[in-house]
Amino acid sequence: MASPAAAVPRAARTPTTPQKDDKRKQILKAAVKVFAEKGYHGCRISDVAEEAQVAYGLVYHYYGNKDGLLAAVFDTNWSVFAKAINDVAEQPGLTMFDKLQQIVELGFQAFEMFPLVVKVLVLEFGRNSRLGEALENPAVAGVFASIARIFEQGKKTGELYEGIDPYAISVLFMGMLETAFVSFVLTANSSRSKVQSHITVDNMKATVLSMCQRALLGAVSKKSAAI
Amino acid sequence: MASPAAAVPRAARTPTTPQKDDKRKQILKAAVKVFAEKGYHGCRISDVAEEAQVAYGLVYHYYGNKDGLLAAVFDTNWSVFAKAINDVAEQPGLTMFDKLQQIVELGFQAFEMFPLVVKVLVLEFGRNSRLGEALENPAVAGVFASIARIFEQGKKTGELYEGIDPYAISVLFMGMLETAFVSFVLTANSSRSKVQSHITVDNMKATVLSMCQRALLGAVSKKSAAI
DNA sequence: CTCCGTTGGTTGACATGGAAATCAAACGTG
DNA sequence: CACGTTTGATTTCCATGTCAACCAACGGAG
Repeated sequence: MASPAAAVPRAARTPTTPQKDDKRKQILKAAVKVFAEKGYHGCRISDVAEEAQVAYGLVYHYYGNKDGLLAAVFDTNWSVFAKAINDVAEQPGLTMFDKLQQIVELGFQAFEMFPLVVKVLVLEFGRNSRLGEALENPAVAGVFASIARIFEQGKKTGELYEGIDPYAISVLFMGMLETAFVSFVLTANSSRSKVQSHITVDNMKATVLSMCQRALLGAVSKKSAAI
Repeated sequence: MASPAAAVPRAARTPTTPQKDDKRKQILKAAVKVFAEKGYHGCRISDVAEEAQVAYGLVYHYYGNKDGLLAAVFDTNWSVFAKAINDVAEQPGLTMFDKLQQIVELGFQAFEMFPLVVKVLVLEFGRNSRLGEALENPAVAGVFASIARIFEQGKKTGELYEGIDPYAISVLFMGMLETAFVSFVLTANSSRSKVQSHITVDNMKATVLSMCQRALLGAVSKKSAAI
């Protein structure tokens, strides 16, 4: 418990070896990388084991089977976003637009810091028609609920245009974000690279925010809209 | 050559058997259904053959391999959308919003008429990181180019807000549409059913259009914006 | 007019390869 | 020594893709 770091055999640590001797986490991390690079269906468990520098069987020991591994990858990483988004949604004293802005910021930050994680979440999970059924997954549904609550707030305060459905718009909002990431993820791995002609990440972010501002905001002053 | 239809043995035709003796098309049609129901990776060629009421080997005879089948499904169906969208983009005398509206209409019509086709195109193709690489596919790129051209028109005529990038917004626009379909497709097969709480197809369509109108339109009159 | 060989579409049992999952043994730590 | 961790060769399974035979129409020869 209280053992100092020295308890771990130093000789075993090469610069390329992760410091953690927690192989469970190593596998999870390797899975993200391998799934991102070759796709869930395109990779073998042995690829993950190799990447994690771990025996084949250990993957099964910890995660049961391939689906279990993907599920673990998802749960572990998504829960972070879910919590962050939920926190934003609940935060008092902010307007609808403030919150949306923070969420967009959150998403793009995550994408720049952990592009592989975002790639796996978006590509391997967002569309895998079976396995969790996406929207049926409580963790996913929770995020949608949070977003929807933000738009409902906007509707109450008049910040959201009349005639826009809070639920429908929450789906579209998430879709915009998701597609933005997919467009980068599918064309290059570098987060600063270009899509199509000349779209940069910053450019995309600005456009998303502009959309939110122009598309949604009624003529209500920020003060009265804050909750 | 000039032989009448009577040449075909009538007895072989049962009411449940498709009239076409063109098994090639039968296979394509069956593939759409099977891919939509079980997913590309989740189904076997034998499933397709069975659905098409055709021998296993015939699928290979016509389409070479499983990937070839998916590619054929995509090409066949996507080309229809591609052409329609391109036509809208080129049509003279319409404002940017007119064109966007037509495209939205087009998409929702397609979804209501051929939900399975849309499901396959969106789910199995949109995210399959290998296989055509989506955005790299010329047929897909062509549609994006058409959409981008519409937004560029808007930029020229001032119909599109200043500071919104035509290319970035074209990605987001497509993403909104795609997500709208995905949200229906993942939750139910009936196009009239509800998602989340109470979102209907009509509701979603209205919201998308509203977004376009509010988010994009500058203060330019329609007349001057038409091209 | 009938018969048979040819051709193209069609069949489905089978061989193949490859990946998932198992499991019994080795390890090492307390 | 005992128990949790780790190993990786072995087993199991099954979907893909192959292939040799089948059939139905046609046309030319007898």
